[in-house]
Amino acid sequence: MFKRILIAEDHETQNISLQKTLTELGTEKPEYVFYCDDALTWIKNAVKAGQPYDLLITDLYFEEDHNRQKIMGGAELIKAAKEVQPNLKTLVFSGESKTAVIDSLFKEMHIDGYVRKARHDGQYLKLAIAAILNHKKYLSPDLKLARKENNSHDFSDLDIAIISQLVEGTPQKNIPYYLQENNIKPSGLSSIEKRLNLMKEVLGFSKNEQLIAYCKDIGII
Amino acid sequence: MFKRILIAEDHETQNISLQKTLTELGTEKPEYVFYCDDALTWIKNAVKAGQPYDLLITDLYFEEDHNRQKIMGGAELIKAAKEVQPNLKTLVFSGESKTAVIDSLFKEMHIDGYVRKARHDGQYLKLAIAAILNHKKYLSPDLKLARKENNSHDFSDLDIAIISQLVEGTPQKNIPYYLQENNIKPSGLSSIEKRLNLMKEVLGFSKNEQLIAYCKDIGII
DNA sequence: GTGAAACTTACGGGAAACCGTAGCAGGGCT
DNA sequence: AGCCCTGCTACGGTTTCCCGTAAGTTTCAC
Repeated sequence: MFKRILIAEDHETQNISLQKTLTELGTEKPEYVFYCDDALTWIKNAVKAGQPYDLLITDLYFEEDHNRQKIMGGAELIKAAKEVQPNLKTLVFSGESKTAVIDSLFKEMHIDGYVRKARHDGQYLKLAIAAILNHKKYLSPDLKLARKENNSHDFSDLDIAIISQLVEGTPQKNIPYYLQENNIKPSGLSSIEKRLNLMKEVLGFSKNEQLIAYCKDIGII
Repeated sequence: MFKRILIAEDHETQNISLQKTLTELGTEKPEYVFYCDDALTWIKNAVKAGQPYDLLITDLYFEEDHNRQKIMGGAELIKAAKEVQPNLKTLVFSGESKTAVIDSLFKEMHIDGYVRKARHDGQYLKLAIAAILNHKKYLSPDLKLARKENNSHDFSDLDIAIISQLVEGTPQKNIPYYLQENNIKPSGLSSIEKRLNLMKEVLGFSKNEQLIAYCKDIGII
């Protein structure tokens, strides 16, 4: 079992249960912090002291409070940590279920495991740690399923830019100016109309209001 | 301290840390389930056995899986539980932060406390239980803040009907027919326009799209 | 270089939404 | 009753949006 594990998780209760799970697995003193900046500091100090951590377990999203932080989320933390200690194993433990986000964690951040906060997260944490001990990657099984049922329209950057502008209150006819300023192509008014029509058609909507509500529901804005 | 507490929470790790918190507070054997239907069964059995629970701690949203459930969420569970045991104290522990949702829990379901899953949720759980022991209501402080900055328009039934119709895709000009059929007055097109304008003016919006997004955020639709 | 295809943009007619005004109905008051 | 006040509705002009068509641009193959 890993001897030195660091937990970065802002929710107090989640942090506690992570500690409990790890002690059950045989890590005598799992260490834990509630802020990303603290996590990085501890990792640096551990490297300096010649006793680096074996594993970092971190959440993805940390809530802001009065303590201003340089590092705002788990992805940034992992990036910074790997600069200090490239061989550090990393396990992400978060409620995020969007495949695009998780895929990029594996591909770009080279994380070793991802467990979604969900029904059987305790079991899966144990399996994940076992896998990582054997230098394998791990992804909790509830996500492998979720990946398939995704038959909805996948929104491009342009789509999201258009919808965001609508939600900001920009009149449709002014959106081309915004897109030009931000070097998003295409930027013609007709293209915007066409894009909106496409999205509404795929999803079976007739009005922008429906589209906005849908996007709010699935969380892309 | 409460002697008999039932936890309904589908996330394994959250469930574990709730148990731990409660034992620290002096409840010897907090009982726990992972499904709402089980929770109701246990409550019924406890009443029959003459040893009813003192407190129910429940999440709001439960994820569906292969076990088909009759009761899908915490709100329904509370309603069903109070029919069996009206004096049951209830504490909701969830990640939900929309004020409209939480307000309705207090007003309509008469819950005794709400703690949001967030940074200091462990502390707040303890405070909540202490308050409920004294027959007081409790709301975790991170939400009190959110509530004050809320100088918003309070939405009437008419407002919500109009917005709902927009989200359904009904063209504005057809909404009068819908309102007449449902005996909602006023129902004139001008009144609808006036009402939409008022809402947007109060909230500083210029377009329906903004209004829809706002209503989704605060959870009234 | 030429042409075809795909994509982007421009334009114009018609529908919907927006906005101010005026007319109408009901309630309360003298 | 007569009057005022309030709120609902109806109407017309302007703006925005919707949608089909046509013209321009880029890409790629031959």
